[in-house]
Amino acid sequence: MGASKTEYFSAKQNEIAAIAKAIGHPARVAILEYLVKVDACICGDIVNELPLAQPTVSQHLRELKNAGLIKGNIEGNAICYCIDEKAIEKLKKYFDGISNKLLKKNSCC
Amino acid sequence: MGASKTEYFSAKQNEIAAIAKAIGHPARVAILEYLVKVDACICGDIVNELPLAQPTVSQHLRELKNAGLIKGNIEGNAICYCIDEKAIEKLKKYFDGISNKLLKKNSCC
DNA sequence: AATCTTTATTGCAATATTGCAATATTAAAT
DNA sequence: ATTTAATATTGCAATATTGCAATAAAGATT
Repeated sequence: MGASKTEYFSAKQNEIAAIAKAIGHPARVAILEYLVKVDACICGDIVNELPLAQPTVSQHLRELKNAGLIKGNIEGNAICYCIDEKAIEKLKKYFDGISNKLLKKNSCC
Repeated sequence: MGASKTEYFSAKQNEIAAIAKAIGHPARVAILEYLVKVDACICGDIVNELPLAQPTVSQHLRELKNAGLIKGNIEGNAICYCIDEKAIEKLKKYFDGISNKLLKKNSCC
């Protein structure tokens, strides 16, 4: 025991959880913010931006990619990563939905 | 080593990461959705809604509470949990901000 | 071809998370 | 005061995550 019982929950619940989980680490938040900040999506220097070793950054990038938050293009021997807006839109819509539903209620706590 | 190097990142980055992390488990997504669904924020029956044991649900509730996503009132011997809209608003604003910044750029990947 | 640059992978240690049975706590009901 | 009901805490096992050194892979440069 001890593993997440993901199979007991809906696909949508698991999808939102997976995206949120990927954002749930400050290094990955920092990576996303860096990708938003730079105009071009030149990427190798993410390592220089962060106080983490290259393999660690590479792993965080993989997790963001698995969650659909970023996408990458191979350009020569470098890789150009950038944010995949679709995942951001999914989250936006999800929280907008929650927010709208909450407005229709009288908060009781 | 292996612990998160949270001290290397900004307070805001850590805050967003902490909220996202709390949402990053399907059981906690399911709890949030249940709290949105029920009109009143009667809470004991969250345990009946989920395929998890009572201590497990209690722990998930504590994590949601620590992240500021829910708040709870003691009502007799029961506890009334409900969503804290402030945390939802924070996330909404954060992703709106990212989304707006992305619109001003030509996506290159 | 040999080297450099960039990124990914592997293997490992440290730590964190998940889930639950057992137990504790707290307040209501009898 | 005892019992019941609701929730929290503790302690533990199973699993996952985090971070990095070492190494690999793959294209560019010389």
